[in-house]
Amino acid sequence: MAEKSDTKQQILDIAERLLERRGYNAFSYQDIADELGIRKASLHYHYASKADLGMALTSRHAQRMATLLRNADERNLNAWEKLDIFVTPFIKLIKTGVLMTPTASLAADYDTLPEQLQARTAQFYSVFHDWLTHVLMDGRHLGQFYFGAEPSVKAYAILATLEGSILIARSQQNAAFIDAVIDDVKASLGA
Amino acid sequence: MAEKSDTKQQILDIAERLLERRGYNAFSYQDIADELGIRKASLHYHYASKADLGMALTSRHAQRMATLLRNADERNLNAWEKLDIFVTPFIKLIKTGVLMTPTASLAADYDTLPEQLQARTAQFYSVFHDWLTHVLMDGRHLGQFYFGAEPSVKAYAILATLEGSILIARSQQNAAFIDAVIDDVKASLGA
DNA sequence: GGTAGATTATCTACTTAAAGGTAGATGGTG
DNA sequence: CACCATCTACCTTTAAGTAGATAATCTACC
Repeated sequence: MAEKSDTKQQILDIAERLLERRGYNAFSYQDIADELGIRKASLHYHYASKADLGMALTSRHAQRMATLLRNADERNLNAWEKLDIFVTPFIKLIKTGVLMTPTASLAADYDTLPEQLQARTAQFYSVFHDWLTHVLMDGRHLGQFYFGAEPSVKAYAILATLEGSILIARSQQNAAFIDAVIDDVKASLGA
Repeated sequence: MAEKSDTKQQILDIAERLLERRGYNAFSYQDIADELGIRKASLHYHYASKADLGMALTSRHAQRMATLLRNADERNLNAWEKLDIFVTPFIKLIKTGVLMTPTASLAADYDTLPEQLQARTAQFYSVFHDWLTHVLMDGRHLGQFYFGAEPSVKAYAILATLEGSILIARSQQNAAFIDAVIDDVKASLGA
């Protein structure tokens, strides 16, 4: 009762990977059913509609990200270390050369998303942008970062660079450029 | 014979806007037919398959972009002006708050695209990246740009920032951040 | 402790809608 | 009369989703 059933979790796992690989519109209950070795109809027992599944999926992702960011805040790391913690999951996905972040997937399909998921997408970007902005502000205040722009603007720039790199990496067979791009971002913060 | 029929062009126009708005998978022949006031089957007379339509669409876009970039090269502008010419179409789309570039749309749907269109997507990024790289190299050589990174890396970074801003802008109601982000990019080139 | 009833998770079988696509008839125009 | 562009009518596949049967398990109660 306290624990979600294993199946429920497995469905989320598979759905998340499909979302990252193909986007929201391009994966189906059938895809999940095939992979799980279960009938499509059975999925509806766990998640009544695709929108429900999408919400459950993004709720879990939001929680994981929130935990990641909260931990970074609480372990009083310096600004560079916090930045690394944020950036690392992006780099990992990009290096697969095929996966997007859930947030990028949702943003790309934004127009055709159920309303709840549109709101959630906006929320992801707000949360990430706010957190990054604060890291940048604090880092500059403590003399760890040196940069000219507004922290809010710099936060948008960094987020955009990460999300954009995801798109680029999908069609290039070599995703190695991302490391150099991250170095350039860091250089712009005074590294 | 020399001119494509008006209908053929109109179909491309509508398809291009639908691609920019919804992505490749999320627009249909029916959508185009409705908007054009024609029957779905009639579209197949002009473009036998959706892949054909996609190729025609991206061919036209490729030609337009090639013309834009060639003109920029031939009018011997300085590097800043060339950069502006490249960046302006992105900014315009981003400010609509809803449209992506064809390239970003295709990249997001990459995994489910017909092979020809996958190749074309990769080609778009290569062409843009090459052109940007040369502008950056020349600009630095002529003392118009000042930056530390490899031109190729900087080119990826700029392209990623633009593409990523597109994703972010879709879910935020305010796309004004893009101007400040572009200023930050320019600052990183010594503006 | 064994049986009855409820609950959980799955199944088969179906519906409706939309997608891409095809065949072949029709009408207007050079 | 031919050919260009469109039409009606259809096909197949896949999508999300529903209804109702069925098996297994867990929960009470005598």
